[in-house]
Amino acid sequence: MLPERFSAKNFDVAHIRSSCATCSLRELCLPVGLNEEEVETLGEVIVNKKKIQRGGYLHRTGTKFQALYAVKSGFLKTCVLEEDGRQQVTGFHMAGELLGLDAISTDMHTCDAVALEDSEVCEIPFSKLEDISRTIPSLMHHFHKIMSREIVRDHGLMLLLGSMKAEERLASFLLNMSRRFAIRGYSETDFNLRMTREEIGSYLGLKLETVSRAFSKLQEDAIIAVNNKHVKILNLERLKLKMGNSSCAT
Amino acid sequence: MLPERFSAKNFDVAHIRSSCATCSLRELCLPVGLNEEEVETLGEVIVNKKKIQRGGYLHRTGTKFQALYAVKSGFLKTCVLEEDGRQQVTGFHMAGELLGLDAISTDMHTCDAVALEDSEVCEIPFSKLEDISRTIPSLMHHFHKIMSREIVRDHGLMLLLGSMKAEERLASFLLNMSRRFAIRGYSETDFNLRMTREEIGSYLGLKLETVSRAFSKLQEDAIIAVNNKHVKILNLERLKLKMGNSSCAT
DNA sequence: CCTTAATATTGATTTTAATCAAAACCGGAT
DNA sequence: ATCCGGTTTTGATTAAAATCAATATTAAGG
Repeated sequence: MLPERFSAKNFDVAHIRSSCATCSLRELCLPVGLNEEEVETLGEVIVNKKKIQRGGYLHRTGTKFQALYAVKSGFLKTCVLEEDGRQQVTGFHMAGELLGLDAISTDMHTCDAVALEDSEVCEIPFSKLEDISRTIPSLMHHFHKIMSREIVRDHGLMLLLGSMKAEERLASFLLNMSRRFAIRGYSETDFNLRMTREEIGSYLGLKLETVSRAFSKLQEDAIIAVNNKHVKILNLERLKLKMGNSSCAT
Repeated sequence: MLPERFSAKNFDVAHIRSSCATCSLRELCLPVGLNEEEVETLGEVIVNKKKIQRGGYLHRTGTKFQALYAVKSGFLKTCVLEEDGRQQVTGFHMAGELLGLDAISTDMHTCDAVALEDSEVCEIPFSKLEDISRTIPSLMHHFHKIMSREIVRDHGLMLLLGSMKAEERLASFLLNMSRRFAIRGYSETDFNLRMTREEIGSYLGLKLETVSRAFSKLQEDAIIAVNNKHVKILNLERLKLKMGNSSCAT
């Protein structure tokens, strides 16, 4: 039987192409064997606070892996630059989420991380991680394991994305955003997106006009209410159905 | 600047959705610190030989990770079953390549491995891997690292695939097959594919008719000569151009 | 060898999304 | 408030691939 991991219902499109977008520092460290106290230490003592202005870079592709980052406030995107200069968005990252694990296997960042609005992050320097590794030898190993798991998950998801239509992709995206806002304590059905239609399109493999049309279509069907960047989900169930349909069709 | 890893020229589409398809046992073990002799030991002594008939399963989704497999002869595909029962091909695996690393992060196989023709594999039981891990503690860690690297690579590739047209996808696929045949000592320009058009389509995110048409088109353009499963590449350079065009277009 | 089922090709049509183009809208700066 | 650049929406057209359908080819088994 199909394992849970590969059921479309259990996937969020936003995981696609993102690296550990939804993995909090706590989620990351507790399974390693760090206790609450140690996680606190990581979060409160070791960490350097950093501010990044809208449009500023947290890290650049190809630069050395020097730290993990926990987003404290704001909103960031990760993206890769293709050879022709176009950029492809690989993920969105909101407060409470972790960034930087993309570099864990190569020691080099594989994407740019750009602030979509003024943001604050906590930097956990690699040197500190190494210190912890000495006390908790399995830490880096565990990071690799987490990374593989996350990325295998993404991988499976992209398979599904491949067979989805524009509207279904957008539905998946919105549901993922919804879930992540909910986790962070915001409304599940009423939120502001910080990225442009173009960025959503890049992320989902669609053109901005197609994204816009998909928004309009979902609004027409009274599943959501859109006003520019503000989205209100009117019918969560039907939105989930939208997403599920694709892999059942054909 | 764009790192090598994200340049389309350095990618093979066949890496997409596959797990360590092109990573040989030797390639895998040498960087861990295993010397030639130890690799031989792995390959020659520890290993159980196994035969799988055409259509037979090497491993099933959701089953426990018990061994790595090195393909000795034959041809296999890996695939996941979607909830509606359709299967999605995630990779092809030829003699000399390694299988089973998909399970490394979860201890469960995340896909089925099916023989496309009668095949022989060498099984490296997990228990033996653990034995080696005791002598070489970094082994499993290293496997994780390899796995992350491979899969991050795939990940980047799928980004590219997303913006490719049918013909370009097929070109990438053929080039990858070509390269892998070459590595294993077969002709780079003249080979038999073992999979059906439908399987290629599933792998590339296209319908079988579209794959067939793309084959015909490449033949029309005198870039390849196709006869059913047999492919002869007439103009490698132009085939490479076909592939490169996509990410430069727009 | 012939039969049959699976596979592959090709054509016609429809669906989907990209592209081109114009207008409407919004947010920040003055 | 007004202007302006960037963003969003919507429409018309084109291009690509899916779908439907028919035929041709191949491989496997009797």
